Amino acid sequence: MRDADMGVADDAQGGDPAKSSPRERLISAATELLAQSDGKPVSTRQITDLAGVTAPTLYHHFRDKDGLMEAVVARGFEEFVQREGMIERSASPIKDVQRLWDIHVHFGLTHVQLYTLMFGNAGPGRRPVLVEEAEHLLERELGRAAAAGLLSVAPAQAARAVLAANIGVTLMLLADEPDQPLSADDIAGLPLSVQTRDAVLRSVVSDPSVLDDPSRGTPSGQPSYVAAAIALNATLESSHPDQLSGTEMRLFLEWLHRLSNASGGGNGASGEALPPSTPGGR
Amino acid sequence: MRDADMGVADDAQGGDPAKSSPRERLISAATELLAQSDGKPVSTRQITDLAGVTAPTLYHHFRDKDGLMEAVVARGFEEFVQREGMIERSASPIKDVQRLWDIHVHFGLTHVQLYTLMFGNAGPGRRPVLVEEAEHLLERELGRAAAAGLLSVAPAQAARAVLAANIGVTLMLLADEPDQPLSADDIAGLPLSVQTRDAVLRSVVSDPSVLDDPSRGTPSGQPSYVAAAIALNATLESSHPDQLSGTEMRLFLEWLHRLSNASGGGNGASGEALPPSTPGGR
DNA sequence: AGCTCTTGTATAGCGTTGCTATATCGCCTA
DNA sequence: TAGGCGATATAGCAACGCTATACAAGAGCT
Repeated sequence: MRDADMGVADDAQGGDPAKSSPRERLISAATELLAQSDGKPVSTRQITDLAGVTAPTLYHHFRDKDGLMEAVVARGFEEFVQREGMIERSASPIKDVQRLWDIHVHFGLTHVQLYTLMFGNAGPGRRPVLVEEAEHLLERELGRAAAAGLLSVAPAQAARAVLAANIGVTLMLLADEPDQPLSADDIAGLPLSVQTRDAVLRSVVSDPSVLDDPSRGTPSGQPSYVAAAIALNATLESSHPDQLSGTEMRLFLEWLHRLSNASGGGNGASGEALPPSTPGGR
Repeated sequence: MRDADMGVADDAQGGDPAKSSPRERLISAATELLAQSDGKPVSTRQITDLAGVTAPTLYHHFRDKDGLMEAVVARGFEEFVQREGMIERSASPIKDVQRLWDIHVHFGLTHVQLYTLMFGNAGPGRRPVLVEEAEHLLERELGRAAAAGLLSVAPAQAARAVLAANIGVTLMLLADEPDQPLSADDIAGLPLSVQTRDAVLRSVVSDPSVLDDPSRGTPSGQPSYVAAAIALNATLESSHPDQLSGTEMRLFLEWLHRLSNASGGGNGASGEALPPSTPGGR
């Protein structure tokens, strides 16, 4: 066991670094260890050793290990939301909800262990703390939206729907994406996140045009090869598409695949590979 | 209810009742124990005791405890889907997707421990087996929908969005609802599930009127030819392309090039932008 | 037959886990 | 000074996932 760093409490909270309470040291120790040990579980002994306390101290302040983890998640999410600048609200509550969604995804992807741990222990009556927190924030913003007459359903109902989809998308991205570090701006570019976010949001908003992406205009601004695809499509459809040879199929498939992926998602992400050149014909 | 009491009991699984393989007994024992012990974890010793084998046998057939759990979940979900009558498809692929959604939610609510356990162990590279299974089923049905020209995005993309929301809703219901038994029909009545399901579905469908919500207009305003292109794409995907011949590819390219020039105007863009290797596909 | 290789199961036990029964320390109140 | 009380330490339990090793039975080969 290492006795090197007894003064563990290098807490960036800005309070009392040297002699913070054991409770605080336990939370920050768990946070730190959880962030370092990439994915794998962290034992209570590691936590208590790093915090400079012994085992019973943990169980005096928290009911059990899960209780400590809940506290860690709650604090982590709060700090995350605050640091991300969610206190200041924009003019549009809907945009704030969108930002809240992105923050949620970002938090999940940057706190994998914590995030999955919460939903792994979710039981019939055990609502994860993160759910409570996020639902509260969403309800607040959606309450503002409802007050402005922007919602078509009750704020609580809308919050549940948005949060459910938000969690699902986060978990999906978390399982899919390799362990690459991505910034907050990258989140707003993930097609799955943006697409699902606006889909659910559109279902609870009274006027869907609020969500329309200003950067990406009407679909009339399709790139030129869309027109070519249409022409080709029509040509092939007039004849028999089943009679294409295998090679033609393969190539056409790949080309169409890109096309449908690029234009179908409705993602207004910047730096897209598709130039918004206006087609002449059609 | 299966063979429970006896240590080495017969298995009604269909093949050899008297001497079913230890592997099978391990899976069914784990399934049963997991269903009985309401939410709390099940130890390997319990499983091996009930299965009538000793510890190393488990690790001979499965990599570790999670491996066994994955097998349990995979089998459970397969059986569930089959029993629910998902083999027969209706006339509308969209309706089948909706039914698949409901089945998913039903499975999650009736297999709490298994469901939460899967997502608790989900890491950066670890895709839960249930995700693979469900995504596969969804992709198949959505592929049919795309072939019928009903989708506005690629089937794979749509499947990911639907599945993400599906998982999120299931987890939310699972944490919220008390441990009451509810039938499959009850699932279709849960507002959160239905609302979110159709919201996401509406975002990937070319014609939202397919879903039973005439009040909302078409926000996406997707041009019809994009749906046609995706439909053609999905149709071609069902067949298997042969080997790639350079001559034919070049011929096909030139053909495509002419067509794009004739109808659209953007000329050379499609020609050189097509490497023969597919980067992301499987 | 004899031999080895593979597959499957059992014996016994290692190291670690979450957690606790009990005791001690220090502080506040009276 | 005594007593209560919250907080921390000492020591250790029972259970956990997992494994090193050995034994048993069949398959294939010489």
